[in-house]
Amino acid sequence: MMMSKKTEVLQAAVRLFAEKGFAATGIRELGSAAGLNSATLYHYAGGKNELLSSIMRECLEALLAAGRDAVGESSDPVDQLARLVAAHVGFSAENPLTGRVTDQEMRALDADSYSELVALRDDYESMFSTVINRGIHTGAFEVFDPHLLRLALLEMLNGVAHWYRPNGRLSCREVQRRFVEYAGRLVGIEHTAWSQFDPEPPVALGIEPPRAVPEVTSQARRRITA
Amino acid sequence: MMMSKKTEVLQAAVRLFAEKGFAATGIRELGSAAGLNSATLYHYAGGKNELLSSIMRECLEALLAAGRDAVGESSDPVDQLARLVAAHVGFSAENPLTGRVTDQEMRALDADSYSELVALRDDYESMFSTVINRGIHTGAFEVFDPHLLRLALLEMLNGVAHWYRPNGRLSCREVQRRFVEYAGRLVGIEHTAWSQFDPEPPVALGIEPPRAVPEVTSQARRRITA
Amino acid sequence: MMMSKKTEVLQAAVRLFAEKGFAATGIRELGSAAGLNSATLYHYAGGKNELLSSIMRECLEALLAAGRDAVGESSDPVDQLARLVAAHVGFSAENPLTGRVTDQEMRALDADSYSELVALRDDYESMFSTVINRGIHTGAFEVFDPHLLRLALLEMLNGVAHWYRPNGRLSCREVQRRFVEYAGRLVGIEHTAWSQFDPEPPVALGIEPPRAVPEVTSQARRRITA
Amino acid sequence: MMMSKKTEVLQAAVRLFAEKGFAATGIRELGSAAGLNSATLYHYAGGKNELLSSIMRECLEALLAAGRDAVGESSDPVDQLARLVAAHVGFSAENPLTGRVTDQEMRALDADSYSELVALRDDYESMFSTVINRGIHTGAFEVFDPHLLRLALLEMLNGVAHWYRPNGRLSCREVQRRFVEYAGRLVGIEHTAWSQFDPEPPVALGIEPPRAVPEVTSQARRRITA
DNA sequence: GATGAATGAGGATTCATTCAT
DNA sequence: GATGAATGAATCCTCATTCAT
Repeated sequence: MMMSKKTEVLQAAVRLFAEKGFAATGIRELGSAAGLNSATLYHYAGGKNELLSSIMRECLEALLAAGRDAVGESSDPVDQLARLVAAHVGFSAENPLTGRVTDQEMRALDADSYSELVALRDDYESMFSTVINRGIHTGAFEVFDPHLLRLALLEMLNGVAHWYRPNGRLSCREVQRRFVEYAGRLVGIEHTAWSQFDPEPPVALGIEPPRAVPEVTSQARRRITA
Repeated sequence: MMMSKKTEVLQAAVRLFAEKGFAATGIRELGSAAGLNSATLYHYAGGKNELLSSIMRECLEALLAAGRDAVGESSDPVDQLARLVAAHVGFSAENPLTGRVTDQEMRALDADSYSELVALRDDYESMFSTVINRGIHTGAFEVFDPHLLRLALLEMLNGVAHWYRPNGRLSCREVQRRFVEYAGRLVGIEHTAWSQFDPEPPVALGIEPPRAVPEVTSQARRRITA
Repeated sequence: MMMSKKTEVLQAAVRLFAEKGFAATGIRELGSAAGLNSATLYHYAGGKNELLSSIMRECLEALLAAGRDAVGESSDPVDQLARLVAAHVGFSAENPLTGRVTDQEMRALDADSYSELVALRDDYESMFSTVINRGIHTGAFEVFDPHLLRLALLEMLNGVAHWYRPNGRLSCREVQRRFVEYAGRLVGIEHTAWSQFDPEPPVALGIEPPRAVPEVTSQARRRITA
Repeated sequence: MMMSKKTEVLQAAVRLFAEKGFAATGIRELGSAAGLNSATLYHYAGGKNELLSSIMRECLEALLAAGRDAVGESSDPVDQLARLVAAHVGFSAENPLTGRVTDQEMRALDADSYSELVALRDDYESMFSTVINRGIHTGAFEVFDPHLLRLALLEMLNGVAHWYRPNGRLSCREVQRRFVEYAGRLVGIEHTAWSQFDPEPPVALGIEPPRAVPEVTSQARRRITA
C-alpha cells in the first residue's frame, strides 16, 4: 500500500528531529529527506512548527488512547498498572523516534500548541496517578510517597525510547514483561502476581520512520545492547 | 567571594542551554545573559562549542568523582548501590540544569569532544554494572536481566534532573532516601536493609546557575510538584 | 542576447576582485554589484571561494586552449613563439581583469582548488619552455639561460593585464605585434623574421566584465597611457 | 647588533603581507608574528594602514635612491640603462617580499598615502623613460615604441620579485647580468656592449625579513628553480 | 612599555518563508 | 502539485581599535 506524501514528510521530520533536534534541523534538510523541494514541503505540511506540533499531537493522542484502552480492560489496579506499563513500554519500543521527539521538544512549541499538548500529556500522566492511588487504596500496592513514585516510574518508562533498538537482544514483548516486573517491584507487589500477564502488542504509528533494517552480521549483533 | 567571569559565563550558558537547548540558543543571547558583549564572550570561553564541551566535561568529571567516592566507601554491594544511587540523585538535584544539558546535548558536540565525553559517561555508567553484577554474585540482589535493569535504573535516576525543584515539597535528602528505597526494590532487597542509610550531601558545581529564589506565592506552590 | 544571471555574477566578481582584491571584497558588495541580495548570490554561485575558483578555472582553461591552438598551427618554433606570445598578449588585453585576478589571487584558494589550478597554470607555462627549447635546438633562437628567459618573458607578458586599457593609444592588435617583436629580440631573432606575422584576434571570455566605455574627454585622454 | 623592535614589527608585517596579502592579514597575526600583544603593536607602529604605508615608503625611497645613484654614475644612456636595470633587479632579488608588497598593495592605501606613494613610484619609473629616450636620441637604442617598451621592461623587472629565491640556481649577481643582457636586447643593443659590465651589489632593506635559511638538501635544491 | 579586557561593526553564510511561474 | 528564485533576518565568529591598569 502506498504511503501518503504527507506521511512521508512526517516520517522524515520525526527521523531528523529525533536525530539532530528540532532547532538544529533545517527545512531544506527536511525537504530533501522526503524527496521534496523545500517549498513543496509547505504545501503538504505547513511550516517547521506545524510539522512539530503535528508529530507531537499524533504521538500524544495515540499514547492517550493506548492508555485508556489499557486502563479500561480491567478494574483491578494491579492489572491496570501492568497494562499501562506494558502499553507505554510497547509504545516507546515501537515508536522510539516519535516518542523521543515528543518528550524532548516541548520547549520548541509555540505558546498555543504548547498548552494544547501539555494538556494531553498531563491527561496521560494522570492515569498513572489514578491507578497508583487506587492500588494503594485497595491495599494492593505499598508505596513510599506515591507522587514521587509516579515521577520515578514515568522517567523509567520514557527512558525506553532512549535505548531500545528493534533488532536488539530482547524483543519488544520481553522488554514489556520485564518492565512490568520492575514496575511491580516499585509498587511492592510479589512477582507471582504478574506471572500470567500477557502484554498487548503495541501500535505502530504511521509517522514513525521505518527502522533501517540492518544486515545482521555477528559483529553488529555484538554491538547491540538491549 | 567574587565569582570568576568565566564561571559567570558558564552559568549563563548552562541556564540557557537547559532552558532552550543548545542549538536554539544564540551567542548574543549568551553574552547578554552574562552581561557581556558577544565578542567578549569569545575572550573568556571560546566559541559556542567550547562552552558546551566545558560544561559537559565539568559535569561528567564531577559525577565520575562522586561515583568513585561512593563506591570506594564500602565493599558491600548493597551499600555501594545505595551510595551510588544517593550520589547520583543528589548530584542531579543539586545540579539539575547542568545535568540536563549534559544528558541531552551529546549530539551537539563535535566529533572530538564527543568521543572524549562519551568515554567519561561510559566509565561512569559501568560502575553501576559492576555493582549490580557483584550484588547478584554475592546473592544480595535478585535481578531479572541485570543489563536491562541497569538501563531502567539509570533512566529513573537521570529523570530526577527533569523534575526536581529545589524549593519543592521534598528536600534533596528526602529524595535521595526515597530513591535508594526504589532502587533497592528494583534489585530485590528488603526495605529494612536501608533503614539506617544516611546519604552524603551532594556537591554543588560552580557552573550550576543559582536557583532563582522564588517568591513563594500560593499559585507557585501549587505548580511545584516534588 | 540575454546574459545568464550566473555570468552577471561572475562578471561582477571579476570586476571587484580585480579592483579591490579577493580578501577585501565583501559578499554583500558582490551581491549588490550584481543587483542581487547577498543570499541570492549563493543560489547562483555558491560561496566566495567557489566564485574565485570558477573565475580562475574559466580563465586558465581558455588560456590553455588558446595556447594549444597557437602552438598547433605550425611546427616552426619561430612561428610557434610568435603565436604563443600574440595569444597571451591578446588574451590579457581582451580579458585584463580576469587575467589579473587569476594571476594575483592564487594564494586565496583553498587547498583543493589550489592544486587543481596550479596544475593548469603549470601546463600552460610549460608550453613556453617547450617552444623555447625547441627553438634553441633548431638554432633559430640564441638564448642566454633559457629557464631564466622563460621567467622574464612570462612576466613581461603577464604585465600586459596590468596596464592595458582598451581605449588606449594602441589597439590590441598593435600591442600584440609589438610584443612579438620584443619577444623575438629576447630570443635573438632578426626583426625581419616577424614582419609578415598577423596575430589572431583574441577570445573574449564571458566572465570578463564589459569595459566601461568612457566619455573621451581631453583630460581622460591625457591619463590613458598605452 | 640588536634590531629595533619597530624593525621587527615591520619585518613581520612585510612577511605576512607578502604571503597572505594586506587585507587577509589580521592585526593579531601581525602581533604574534612579532612576539607582541596586538595592543602593543599600536605603540610601535600605529595601525595596520600605517604599517603598510611605512613599508611602501621605505621601499620606494630606497628604490628611488638606488635609481638615482645608478643614473648618476654615468652620462652614457647605455651605461645608465645597464645600471638602472641591475639596480632594480638587485633590489628585487635582495628585497623580494618588500618589493611584492609595494607592487601589489597600492590599492589598499588610504587616499593620502596613495597620492604620496604613487608620486614616488612615478618619479622612479620616469627615470626609465628618460634614459630610454636619451638612448634613442643618441642613436644607441633602436626601439619600437619607447613608451610601450618601458612598460614591458618594467614588468619584466618587477617580475623578479615573484620568482627569485635567494638560494636558487643563480646568484643575485648572475641574474643581474642576465637581465642587463635581456634589457639590452629589448632596446636593440649588441651583446658586446655589456660584456665588461659589473653590477653593484644591491642594498638590503632593514625591513626585509631574513630569508629562512633552508637546510640545503638535494631534494630542496631540485625544487628551487632560478 | 606592555597587556587583558572590551566592543561595535562587519565578516561569510544559512535561515525559514513566500511567490511567480 | 511542484519549484527555482528571492530575501530580510539571523546565524556564529573575527575584525581593528581603544583604554584602564
